[in-house]
Parts: sequence; C-alpha cells; structure tokens
Amino acid sequence: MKKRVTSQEVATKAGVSRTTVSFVLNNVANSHIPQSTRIKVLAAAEALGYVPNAAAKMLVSGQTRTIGVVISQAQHLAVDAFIPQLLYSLCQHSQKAGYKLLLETVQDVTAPDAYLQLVRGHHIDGLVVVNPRSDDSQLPTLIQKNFPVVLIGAAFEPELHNVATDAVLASSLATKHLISLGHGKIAHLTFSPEHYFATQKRLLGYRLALEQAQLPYQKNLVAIGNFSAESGFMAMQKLLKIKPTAVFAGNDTVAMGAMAAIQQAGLHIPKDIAIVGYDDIPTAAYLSPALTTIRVSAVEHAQKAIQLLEQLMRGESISQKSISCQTKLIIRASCGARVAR
Amino acid sequence: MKKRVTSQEVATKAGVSRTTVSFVLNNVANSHIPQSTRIKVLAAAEALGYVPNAAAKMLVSGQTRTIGVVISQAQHLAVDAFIPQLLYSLCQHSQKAGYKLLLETVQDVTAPDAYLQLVRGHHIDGLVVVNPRSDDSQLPTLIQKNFPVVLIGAAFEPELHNVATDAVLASSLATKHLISLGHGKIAHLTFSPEHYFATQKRLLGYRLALEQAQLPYQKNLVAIGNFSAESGFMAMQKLLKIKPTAVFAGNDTVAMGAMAAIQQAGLHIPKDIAIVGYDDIPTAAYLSPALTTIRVSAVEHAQKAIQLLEQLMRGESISQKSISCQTKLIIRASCGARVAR
DNA sequence: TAATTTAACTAACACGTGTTAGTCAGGAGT
DNA sequence: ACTCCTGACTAACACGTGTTAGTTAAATTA
Repeated sequence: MKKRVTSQEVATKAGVSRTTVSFVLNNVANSHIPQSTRIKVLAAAEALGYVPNAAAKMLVSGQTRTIGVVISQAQHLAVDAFIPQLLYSLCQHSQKAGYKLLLETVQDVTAPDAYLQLVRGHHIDGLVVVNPRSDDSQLPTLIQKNFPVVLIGAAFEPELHNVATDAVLASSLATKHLISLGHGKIAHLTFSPEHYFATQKRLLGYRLALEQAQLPYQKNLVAIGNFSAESGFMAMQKLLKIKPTAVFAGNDTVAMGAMAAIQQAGLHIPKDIAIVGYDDIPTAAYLSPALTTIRVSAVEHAQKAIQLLEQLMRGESISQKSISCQTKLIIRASCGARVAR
Repeated sequence: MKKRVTSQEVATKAGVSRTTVSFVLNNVANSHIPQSTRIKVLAAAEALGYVPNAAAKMLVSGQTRTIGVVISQAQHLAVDAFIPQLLYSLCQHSQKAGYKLLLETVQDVTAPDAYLQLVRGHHIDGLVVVNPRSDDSQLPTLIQKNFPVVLIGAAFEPELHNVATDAVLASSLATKHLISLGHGKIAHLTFSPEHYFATQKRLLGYRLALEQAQLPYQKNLVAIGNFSAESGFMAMQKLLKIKPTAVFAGNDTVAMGAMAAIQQAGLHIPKDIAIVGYDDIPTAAYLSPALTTIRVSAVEHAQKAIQLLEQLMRGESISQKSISCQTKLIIRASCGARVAR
C-alpha cells in the first residue's frame, strides 16, 4: 500500500537524531559530521528509499521549487506549432535549474485570474507568461507585489520583465525582402486579433517597410487571422479578391492555411503570389513549396526567460528589464527568391 | 513585500478561533455554525484576501491535487503536432476536475526514473504517461505499489490502465483504403522507432491488411521515422528508390516530410504516389494536397484518461483496464480517392 | 590545573493547515 | 432536582521538514 518513509525512520535506522539526518542529506556547512556517521546516514536513507516529503519542505522553506507557465488563450497550444517548441524548451531549462513546471491555461471565457490563485496559494515561486494579452490587468498587480514574473513575447508595460524578439525589425525585414523581389501589392495576414501586442508589432513592422519604400498602406490589404491554419485559410480567401502579389503572414501556421487557399484558387506559389511566414516551425521547410520565414529560436527564448526568472526569484534586481533574441530571415522557395530548397 | 495571510489572522479579525474559520471555509458538515458567525468569517477572509497555503494543506491532507504528465522522449512535444493537442485537452479536463498539471519531460539520455521522484516525494496524486516506451521498467513498479497511473497510447502490460485507440484496426483500415484504390506496392513509414508500442501496432495493422488482400509483405517497403517531418523526409527518400505507388505514414507529421520528398523528386501526389497519414492534426487539411488521414480525437483521449485517473485516485477499483477511443478515416485529396478538398 | 574552545550531536520550535476530542452554557426530559 | 442532550465553539495534536539554541565530552590553551 502506501509506505511513506520519513526522516525519523532514517534516523532510527542509522542510530542518530533526525537533525543529524537533515544535516547530512542537505550538506549543511559547519555541522561537524564525521565521515563515519555521514556514511551510516546515507546508507540508511538509501536502504529505506527515503525521499523527503515535498509538502513539508515547501511549508518550512516557503519555497516550492516550481515555476508556473501560463498560456493565455489556451487553444494556441493545440494549434500553433511555436508554443509547443517553447514549452519543451522551458521544460528543459527549468528542469536543469532544479524547478518543476506547473502548466496553467487561461481561456477567454474563464476569469483570467486563475493563475493568481497559484500565486496567492504559494503554489509557485515564479511565473512565465507566454504571449500575454495587452488587456490583462492582473499582471501589473503581481509585479507591483514584487512577485517574479517574466513575459515571453512583447511586454505592454515598461516595468514588466520580458524576453522577446524585435518583432518590428523582423517583420520589416520580411516585408522588405518581398519588396526587394519587386512586389508592390503586399498583403499582411496577422496571426491573431489586434489586441495581442505581438500582432501589433508585426503589423507595425510591415507598415514601416512599406513606408520606407514609399508604398501606400492600404487597410484592406490587412486580414486578421486567429492562430489556426483554418483562420489563415479563410482570411486568405478574402485577400485573394484584392489580388495581392505577395503576402507576409504573421506566423507559419496561418501561412499554411493561406498557402492552401492560394493553391486551391488555382494560383501558383511563388509565381502568382509569393509568401513569407514567421517563426520557422519545424515543418516549415517541408511544405510545398518550402516556406520562406523568419527564424525565431524557441530555445533561446526559453533559456533566457528561465535565466531571468531565476535572477528575480533570487531577489536580484535587474538592470535591463527587456531581453532581446535574435531573428534571421530564412529564404526558401515560397518567396520566389530562388527555387531550390 | 511578502504579505502572507494566515487563517489565524482571519480568525482574529472575525473574533473566533482558527478552528471555526476552517469549518466555515471548508463547509464541514455537522459543525453547528450559525449563519451570523459564518458571515463574519467569510467577510474577514474576503477582506484580508485569504488563500490557504497550499503546502500546509498538502502536508496535512496527504493530497496535492496535482497530476503529473510525463512525456517520454520530450522532443515529441516540439515536433509532433498531436502531443500539444493532447496536452491542451489534458489541461482543460484536469482543471475542470480541480487538479493542477505538473509537466515532466523525459529524455532518452536522462535517467528515466525522473518522474519517480515526483511520486516518492508526494508531489503528485496521479500520473499520466503519454506514449510510453515498452522498455520502461519503472512503470510496472509504480502500478505494483498501487500508485494511480494511466497510459495514453497502447499499454504494453495487461495490468496497466490505459486509454488508446485500436491502432491495429485503424492502420489496417488506412492500408485497406489504399488497396481498394488499386495499389499493390504500398510502403509503410513508421512515426517512431520500433521499440515504441504504438509503432508496433500500426505496423501490425499494415501487415494484416496486406495479408488479407493476399499481398506480400516486403520488409524493404517499411521505413523507420523518428517523430519529425525531417525524419519522414529522409526515410521517404530511401523508399523512393523502391518506387512504391502508395505510402501509409504512421503519423501526419512524418507524412508531411514524406510529401515533401515525393514532390521534390518531381512526382505528383496522388497521381504518382498516394499517401495516407494518421492523427488528423489541425494542419492536415491545409497541406497540398490535403492529407487523407485517420482522425484520432485528442480531446476524447484526454477526457477519458483524466476520468479514469480520477477513479483510480479515489481508490475505486476498475473493472475495465483498457479504454478504447474511436477513429475515423478522413478522405481528402492525397490518396486520390477524390480530388476535392 | 583551570579555563576555554571545539567536535559531535540533539531537543525543541516553527511553518499553516485539518481534525479530534473536549468545554461550556442552556434547554428538554423525567 | 437531576440527568441528558445539543448547539456553539475551541484547545491541542498531527503532518514532516529545516533550523536555532543548547548539551555534552574531549581537546586545546593559559
């Protein structure tokens, strides 16, 4: 049945006090334990298969060694291929730093303060929020209470610590690439509704590139996606009526939907319409044609976010609240710059 | 700074004992609390923003209200689109049942008993293992100790509780569909190495269908994938040398890679080579051509797994250890049965 | 030799909660 | 008048750990 081994049992078996057991197992400095007893204790613990009770440890230490991960608007997880990559890397790096990962998803309909309960109940020591919404009013409250929070994706308030790419720059780069290939009627397909900050930034980069090339910004050349390939497909069908010669898509998943819409309309990529995506998800290179896209490193985001969060949890004050990750334009066949994979 | 509110403070503020506070907040039956004091306590708790300390609650109750999710060979998460769908649904349903989700990934190189620490340290009340490996020796040990474990994907030992589809049947169905379209030289591309039980089952279904149609089983028509589109691409390149007229892929992600390899070789899908996938990931309908595939409901898997796990955690004994989920053949353009999406 | 330090160890408290066993006043029953 | 019950409430223990403040005996120092 349930056989829980306590440190008391280890102590009894080793013929010492519980305190000594604790000193040995936690390698407490200045505790003057001779090698002989140390070995006795370790042997007893091993023999009994002792593992300290997590709850008791949390209670006494006030720390949970657990990081909460909030994915706002949870359905992304199932639909957008970038989030899983991020989650995987977060898992890796937090594990390496000795932290567990508590996954929390937030629906639109649900009260958005679900993760607040985790904090108040002392379930977690720190929080990572993926793709935060600019209308999330709870986050500033947390920061104000000095709780360690790191955002992945653009921060909408200057006091928030965050890890992100320069999305404006990257989007402008992608758009300029299309301009340099001679396109003048370039559409933009967002990957999410406009109240997401990341979407606002990509849209801005697109506009900036047009502006610098002295091309007019036409509002009807912008279509709104909603994370899924399906939303990309439908949005592209609307765009096709205006006959753009190129599309810059807000992420690779909606780009896939857009490509399907273009091809179903009997048009050729990139001959009739060129397309550039964003994220470089693992399957991007294996589409037909292979997708030109902005490479964003999920690994780098995760690693830097965990590192930043660790500093915050240790109570260190951070000078630079905003950390930037590199991006790179990966040229494949879908933009028409070259045909080879 | 850190302002943690205890039940003692609530008691003091309400002018009652801590015990009374506990009775009110936990709605303990037969505790004879009049409405007047009940209101006082609730008001005080509300005013102070009291949230019970999770660690203390765990310690005294012995329960954590947390479910562990183990993803063996973690990189799947980043690469195979079915796992995120599953994870999302697991999140949904466990949340609904009042449980938190602790995410644990297991590498091949890492000691596979990482999740064992979670169990022994009483971090979690139950465990869900996604796509277990048949060579995982720790799982039977856990079951033996009566710890609640549910596998998603085929169970490799009869005593293990599991939720899965009849993969043999579904794979046979997919293969038979290709046979019915007149194909005689049908290749199979696995989605993972053969020591995964799910892969063994899909391979078996493929062989059974060939057998029933009196087609020979040729070992060189089977190529081994490794979860990613990239692995599918490379495996397909090998298969192309043998010139099959159809391919049954072990999942949609490797199918994507295979499609890229076929098209890059200048061949047409489905005219030259037909292809059928497995899983029906959200983007399957938006490939070029749209992918014919076996639809597996991640939602159904997750829902049934959580339900089963709940029963186990409540200590109920289960009569039926193996729970089956439905599958369905979704016919799209890639098999050539019809051209329309 | 007496005083002080030090190595080796432990008793006891704190963490915040759920729960059992019990106290106390007042009303009902005989 | 005495017992018995019951509504309203609480003191005190248990959960398993980390840690502080001691307690011995031996070793070092004055």
